[in-house]
Amino acid sequence: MTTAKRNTWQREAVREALSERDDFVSAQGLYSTLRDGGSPIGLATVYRALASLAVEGEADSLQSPDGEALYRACVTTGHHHHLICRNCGLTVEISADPVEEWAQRVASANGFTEPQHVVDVFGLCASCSR
Amino acid sequence: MTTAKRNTWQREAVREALSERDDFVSAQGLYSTLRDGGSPIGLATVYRALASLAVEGEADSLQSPDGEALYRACVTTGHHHHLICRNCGLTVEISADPVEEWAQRVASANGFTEPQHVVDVFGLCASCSR
DNA sequence: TTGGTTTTGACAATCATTATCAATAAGGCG
DNA sequence: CGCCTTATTGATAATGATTGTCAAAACCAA
Repeated sequence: MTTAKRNTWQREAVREALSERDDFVSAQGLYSTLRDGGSPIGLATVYRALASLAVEGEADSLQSPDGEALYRACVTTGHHHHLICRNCGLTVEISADPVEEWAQRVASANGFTEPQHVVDVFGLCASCSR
Repeated sequence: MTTAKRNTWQREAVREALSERDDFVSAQGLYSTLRDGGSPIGLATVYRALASLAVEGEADSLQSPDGEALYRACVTTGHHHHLICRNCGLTVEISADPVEEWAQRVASANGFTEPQHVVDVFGLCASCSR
């Protein structure tokens, strides 16, 4: 009773459409892109594929300020966070090993399990700072 | 011709209800609290008051992992973060000095200025874990 | 090919949030 | 103190993203 995962062109289409973009995209946006490209994929399927990719670590997800879920193909394997320019939207992936440890430690110190953390740094990038 | 803003008991009620909790609350949650406390305030008003407080810098806001907007009164004295149970809402204040330093360092290392950070840990508290 | 399961997709259902808009009340002024 | 202008309220409709439903289609091992 291992989780039988199947390969479908839909999942592959989502994975590919995601890697073709190097910025964050919403599920709705990816859906539109795919549809415009002639794919007859369904909206619910895009949501499911993205959620699944995020769980598997192939995609990153974060919440935009207005509450929309945004996804991006994960360049680096492993867990990491983001440094986002609040003016131009430039996004840099950053590793946060000290923060990972800290989150784990502080969670279990308080009896919490299954910690997830929201760690993102917003600022002005070099060019927008001028 | 500064923005003609009026003082209403509704706005004050929201501000007060917010400061009485020093954890994060959703607009819906605050609305329920106020209603349970006997206030006949309207839902839309709570949303508007919270948004306005956030703009004025009297409240901070963040997005929970499931896309809900959470608010807390902006405490000018001391900067701290939260460990939040995503099942029962229990909130524990945590200090995050190592994270503060890390955020500063990683931002400037990438040429970013004026860093702000969103650092919150969600998990299941001891009693909800089982 | 076939059978058992997983996955899909059209659409309904949810849920938080925002827009609408008539009714209300705040604040300045005489 | 009353009046007038206008910001604000609040019941409700509308919006928009996301998730649930479930029959039909696709996948894959045998």
